[in-house]
Amino acid sequence: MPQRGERLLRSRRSKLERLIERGVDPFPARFHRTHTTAEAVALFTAAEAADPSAAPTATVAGRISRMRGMGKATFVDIDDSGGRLQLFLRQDALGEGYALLDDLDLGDFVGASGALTRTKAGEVSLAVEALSVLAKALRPPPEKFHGLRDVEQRYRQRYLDLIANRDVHDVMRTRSRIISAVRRFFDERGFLEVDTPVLVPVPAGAMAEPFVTEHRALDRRLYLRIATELYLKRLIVGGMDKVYELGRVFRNEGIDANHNPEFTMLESYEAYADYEDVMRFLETMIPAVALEATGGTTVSFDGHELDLTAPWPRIRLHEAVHEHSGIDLDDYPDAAALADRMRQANVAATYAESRGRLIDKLVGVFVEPKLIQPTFLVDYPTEMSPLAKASAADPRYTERFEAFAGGMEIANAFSELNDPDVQRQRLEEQEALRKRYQGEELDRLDEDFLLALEHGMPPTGGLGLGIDRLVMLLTGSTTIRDVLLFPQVREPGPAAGKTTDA
RNA sequence: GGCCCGGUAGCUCAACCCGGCAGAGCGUCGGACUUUUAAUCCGAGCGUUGUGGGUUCGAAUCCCACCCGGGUCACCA
Repeated sequence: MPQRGERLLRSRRSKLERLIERGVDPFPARFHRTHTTAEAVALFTAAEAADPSAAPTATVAGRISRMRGMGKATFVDIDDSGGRLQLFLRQDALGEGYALLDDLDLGDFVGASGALTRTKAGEVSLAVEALSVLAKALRPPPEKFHGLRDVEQRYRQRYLDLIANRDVHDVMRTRSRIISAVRRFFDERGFLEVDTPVLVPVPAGAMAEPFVTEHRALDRRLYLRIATELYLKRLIVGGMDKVYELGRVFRNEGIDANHNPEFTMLESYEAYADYEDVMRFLETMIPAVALEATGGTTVSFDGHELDLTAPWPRIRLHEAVHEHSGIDLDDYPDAAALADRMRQANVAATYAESRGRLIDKLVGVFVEPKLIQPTFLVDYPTEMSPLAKASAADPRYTERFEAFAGGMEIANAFSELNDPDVQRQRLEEQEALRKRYQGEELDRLDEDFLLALEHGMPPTGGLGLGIDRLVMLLTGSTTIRDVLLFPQVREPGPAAGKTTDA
C-alpha cells in the first residue's frame, strides 16, 4: 500500500463504512436506467420543442465528475460513455435521501431518476427525486480541471486517462470504426477473413527480430509471428483466392512514436491480381474508410491537410531517391560503393550494412519525410524485397510499392513471387546476408512455405497495411501510443516509488 | 545505446539561475449558502522535494552516480 495519500483514501473508506452502517449497499448488483445521458438530453429537447413546459421523466446512471454544493441544493454532473448530464438535487425534493450526498465523492457511480428540466442558466438537468449509489470509488479521479497530464500514467492507467480526457474516447471510437470499415470493404469485395497461427516455428515473412517462446509439451521453440504473409500465401496455394487477416503481429524492436512491439496489421492476398491492382484497391479503400470513420476524405495531420482521394501519385523509388538525394542507385551496384557515396552526402553508412539496408536508409532520410500527401513509391530494388516478383523489364527491381502519407509508411505490397526456385534462391540470399551482416534483420527461409509454393501459387497481389498508422493518420495522432489503449511501457522500477516493498 | 528535457502535497504546477523557515490552485476535512457551470466565501490539514553519495554552518536549489519517464538520433512498419 502506498504510504502517501493514505489520509485521502481513509476519507473515502470511512464514507463507505458510513453507507453500510446506514443500510445502503455501496455496490448493488443492478440498476435499470431508462436513458443514457445523451438520450435524456435528446428526449428533453424534443419534448421541449413541442411543449415548452414539458418535463419528461428519466432514470439515468453515471460517474460523478463534478459536484457543486449550495447547502440545501446541489448540482452533480454525471458522465457516461456518450456524454454528461447535470443532476439538480434539492433537500425538499429528496428529504432524507439528500443526506446521501455527504457520503458521495467525485468518481462514484450513481443512479438518479426524476423529471428533466432546464435550469435558470439554461442547462438541461434532471431534477432528482430518487438518488442511489451504484459503486463507491475508493480512490480519487484525476484532477478535474487540468485533467491527467502525466504521460506515463496516461498509458499505464489508461482508465484514468479515459475518465479525465474525453477525447481519448473519440480516438478509440474512430479506431473501432476504421477497423469495421476496413473489414466491410474487404468483405463486400468477396474476401474471406481468416486467422492464421500467432505461434510459429519460423518467424518469416518480414525483416524483423521476433519474440521467442517455448511450447512445453512439444518441447519446441516457437516464435510470435512477425507477419502473416507466408500463411496467407499458403491459403492462396490452397485455392482460397481472396483472403485477408486483421491481427496482431509482434516485432522485438525499439519503441518510439511510430513503433509498438505489438501492432495491428492487415494483410490481404488476391489471386490473379498484381501490384497495380493492389494500388488501385488501396487508393480506393483509404478514402472510403476515412469517409465512413471520420465523415470526410481529407485529414489534418501534423499541420498538413492531406487529401486522401484517388488517384495517388506513383513515383519510382529509383527516381525519388535520385531527386531528393542526388544519388543514382544504378551507379552504385555494390554496397561498399554506395556506402561511400552516402557518407559524402553526410548520411551515416558503414560497410557492415547491406545494399538493401543502405537504400532503405536513403529512402528514410531523403524521401519518406517528403511524402506528406498520399503517395506510392514503386519498384523497389530486388535485394530489399525477397518476396516480391522481379520486374520483367528490369530484374534489378521488383513489382513492389510502399504507400506513404503524413511522412509515414502505411502500406507495403507487391506482385507476389510465386516461382518456388527463385523464391528459394532469394531466401537463401537473405540467410547468407544475415551471416554476412550480423545484427541486421533479414527474412528467413521457411522450408514448409517453399514446399507449398512448389505445389503452385497463381499470380497474386498482396498487401500489408499498418492499421495503427492508418488510425494515426485519420485521427491526427502523431504518436502511436495515442491510438493504442495500452501501449507497451517499461516495467515500473523500484525507483518509481509506487510499488510495494516486502 | 548517444544526446536533450523532466521527476517538488493525492492531482496540476511554482520556488531551482543567484543555497537561507517548501508555496498556490484543484481535491480532502470543518463551517456558510435552495439554480450552480473550474460555483463562491471562511477556516484547517496535507511533503522522505525520484534514490544514493558529495560540497557547505546550511541543499528542492550546486556537484557526481544511479533509477524512472518523455523527446530526439540509431534500428524497425
